[in-house]
Amino acid sequence: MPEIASLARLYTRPGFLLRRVHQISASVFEAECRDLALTPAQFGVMTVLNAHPGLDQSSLARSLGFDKVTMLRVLRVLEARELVARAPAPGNRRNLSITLSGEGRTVLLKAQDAAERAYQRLLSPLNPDQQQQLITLLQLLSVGLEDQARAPFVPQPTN
Amino acid sequence: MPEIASLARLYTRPGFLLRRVHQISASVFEAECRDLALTPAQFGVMTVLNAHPGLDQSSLARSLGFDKVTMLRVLRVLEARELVARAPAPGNRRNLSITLSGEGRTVLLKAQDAAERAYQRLLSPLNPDQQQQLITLLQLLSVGLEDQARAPFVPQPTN
DNA sequence: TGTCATTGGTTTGCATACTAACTATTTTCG
DNA sequence: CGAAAATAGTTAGTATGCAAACCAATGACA
Repeated sequence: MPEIASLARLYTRPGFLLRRVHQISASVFEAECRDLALTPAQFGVMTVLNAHPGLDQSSLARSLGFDKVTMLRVLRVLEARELVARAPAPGNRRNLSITLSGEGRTVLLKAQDAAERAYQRLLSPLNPDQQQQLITLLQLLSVGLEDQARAPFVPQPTN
Repeated sequence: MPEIASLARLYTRPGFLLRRVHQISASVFEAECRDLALTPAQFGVMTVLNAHPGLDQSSLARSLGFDKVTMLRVLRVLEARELVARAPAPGNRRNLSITLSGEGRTVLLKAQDAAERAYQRLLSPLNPDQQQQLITLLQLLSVGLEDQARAPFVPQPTN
């Protein structure tokens, strides 16, 4: 009779732990951002747009490792809230040029403090060495497994 | 003029990295499971059910840190595929008793190998020390931040 | 014992993360 | 140049992860 592994195996699998910690991370971020009502995805999009105004949807998606359908939907929500604008790109009839609105910049500015607090709270169970270790390990994984991802991640220049 | 942090900050935030690595983790798992067409969530549910047949939906949700609506939906998909059965619990008219079907057990058995391969592939960019570090750090976070989570995680006994 | 709070399951609705398929545009290259 | 391949954006559909609200059943306890 072949065996089925115990629950202990499941609970220590990296995939299981990653799901759980990511889930908590989103929860902490949204709690810190509750006044602004921003999700981590929306914050990411606005941060990239601040650094690279006028980027098109597909480049924006790649700059965050989102797929293009998700990107479209995040943008439509932000557009409905008038935090970003989508306009035809000059000189290319198939691209849309996305920009932060004035209010978008204001909201992003406030969201930064919230993101910083979320970041501190998320790492609070770890000592400074461990915090650095975690970042390093996650970076090793995201870089090393880039070709296994379904949505490509192509970082934009960080100035 | 207040400053807005550069993109580099975003790219090194743990929340950003966790999202990306979790995304890749799910991708790797589903790729290894493509014949069985199982998601990580479905695999988790079936693994708990194998260890604790007859569990009710809410306990099942807590045993994985899912919220109850997500649990309901995962179960309905598994039920439609006849991998699990939902029946009124004896002696309690408000609980449903969930069990793995024979086919469910067969599929779970095969899925274990796939999960093991996914696990290996996911950690392949790390050396053995780093692999252990990652697991340890993620466990510290999930335990230390348990009270920040929206969906409670109450592990079932692991036999 | 009877009331009240809690819990289990459900529906609806929103946000992320995908696949597949489609149109329109742009690029590539023979 | 012109046909074929690649790309940008979209729609529709599936799955996870939530909140809010609801009903029925159960538990607590005054």
